[in-house]
Amino acid sequence: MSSTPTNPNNNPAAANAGGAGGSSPTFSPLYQQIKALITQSLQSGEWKPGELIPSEVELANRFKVSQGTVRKAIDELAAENLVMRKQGKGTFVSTHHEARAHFRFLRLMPDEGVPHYPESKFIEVKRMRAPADVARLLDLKSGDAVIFVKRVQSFDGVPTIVEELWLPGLTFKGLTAERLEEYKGPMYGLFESEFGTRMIRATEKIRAVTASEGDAALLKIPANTPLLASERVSFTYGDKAVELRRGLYLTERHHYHNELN
Amino acid sequence: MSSTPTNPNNNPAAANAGGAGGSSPTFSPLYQQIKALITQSLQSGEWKPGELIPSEVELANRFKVSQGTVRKAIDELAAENLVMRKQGKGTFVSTHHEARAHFRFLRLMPDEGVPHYPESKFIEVKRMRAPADVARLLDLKSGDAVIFVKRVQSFDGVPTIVEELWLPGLTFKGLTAERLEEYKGPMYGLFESEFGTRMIRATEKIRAVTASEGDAALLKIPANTPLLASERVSFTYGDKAVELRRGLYLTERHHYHNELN
DNA sequence: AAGTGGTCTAGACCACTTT
DNA sequence: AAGTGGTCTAGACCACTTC
Repeated sequence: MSSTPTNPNNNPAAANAGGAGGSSPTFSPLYQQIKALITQSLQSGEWKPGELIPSEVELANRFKVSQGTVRKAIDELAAENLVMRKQGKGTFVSTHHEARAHFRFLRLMPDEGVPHYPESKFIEVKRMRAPADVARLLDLKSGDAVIFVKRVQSFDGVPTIVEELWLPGLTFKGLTAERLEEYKGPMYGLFESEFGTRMIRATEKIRAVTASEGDAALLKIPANTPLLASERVSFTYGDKAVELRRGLYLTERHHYHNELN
Repeated sequence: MSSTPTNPNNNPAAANAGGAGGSSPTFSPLYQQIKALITQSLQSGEWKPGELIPSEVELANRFKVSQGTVRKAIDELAAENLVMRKQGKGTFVSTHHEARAHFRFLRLMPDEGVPHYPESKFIEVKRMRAPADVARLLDLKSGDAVIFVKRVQSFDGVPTIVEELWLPGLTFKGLTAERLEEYKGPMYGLFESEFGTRMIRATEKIRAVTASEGDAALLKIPANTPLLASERVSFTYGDKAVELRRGLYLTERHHYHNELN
């Protein structure tokens, strides 16, 4: 193909995939550019959660690179849990509608027995203006519209988690208490299906606190019981913060599990 | 090279690297076998922490495989933090004697300012027989010799962590209070240098508790202050448990930080 | 200039799934 | 049989470090 046999890498994408017009000094490996292009298609919804994406060969042809380069791009996307590979079948867009995804962000495990997803009881759902601290964490302006949710979660009928959520009003326009209550399973499934917003990573800060009178009543425990307090900020594509969640966990029959590598 | 041009993969290691003698049905990819061989050399101390391991080309020649196969093996070892790659220089055996390694297992971060390593004050160091629960977690027999350590750690002079450690007596034979006290920096550095034992991963269970009278005195806080309780089991090569650590963290000016991916 | 890891290609074959 | 991801090879060139 190439007229210069000493240059088997004719790399057509490298010259333009950045899309900056040629004067950009932004160098990055081809496979990173391919990864970015695939991520764009995931974000735009060209391939929806749970669906099959084009095969490696097909993508290689589309982007005019070798299959190996596409492979390396998809390898990283799979490591980041954006896609899942299944040998013989293809590569699928990750979805929250899967048992294995349910405990990716909820790390509270029972001391005994197998983990299962808790039942929710909603205490409050309302629209409000973002307080300063919430606005800062969600990258909004103080006073911007947010949706506030408060709920209690129970394992086997035992109230164990009380949490408050703040969601950007713009992203989750139309979210109502009814919608939340009728929906079975993790909230992230609802966000993904109904609002086209997938959580792809989160940061969490954990502390120990004691239960206030109000929280104690909700969890049906004595006031001043020690609780684990988690503040979690979840991000969607483009590192955009789209959820702030403050949870209190009763850790008498459960614990927060972590793997350190 | 090969007399059969349709079979460029002459894969000599695949036939014997399992070492089982031919009747073993244990198939695994070549790069996994290479990875296991490299791990053995790390474990045996052929290449010590901080040292340079042979180059990819050299390892490829040694194992009679292609450089790409060695690369894939080392890629995984680097992902597991067993080795570190440095472009232009080579691949190094990971070590705990590095600032970036100090916070791999200690996830307690200051609410404000940059993290730095705490100072230790040892309360107690003694040999004892393993209680049942400790023995179970360390994969020992109840009554086996263990070394017990209790210490308080402070950030900027503020007592923040009180922790108890149990170590298998056999692995850490000769560990004394003097040795611990004179050693500067993370204990894992001492374990690595003096006892040839490197921690490579850990599992952690976290709960909220309230301070006992004794712990409160050590941390100079009121009794019943909420504390974060961590139980951590650390593993060395071959998934062998070699440390049980139970820590109590004061989370008034610090928090446990976690990234969820 | 020489050596190292990092990227990219082209092509073969294997393991697994579906038709 | 055909299609998919998974492994392996061989060879080229690039980016970075050291001599």
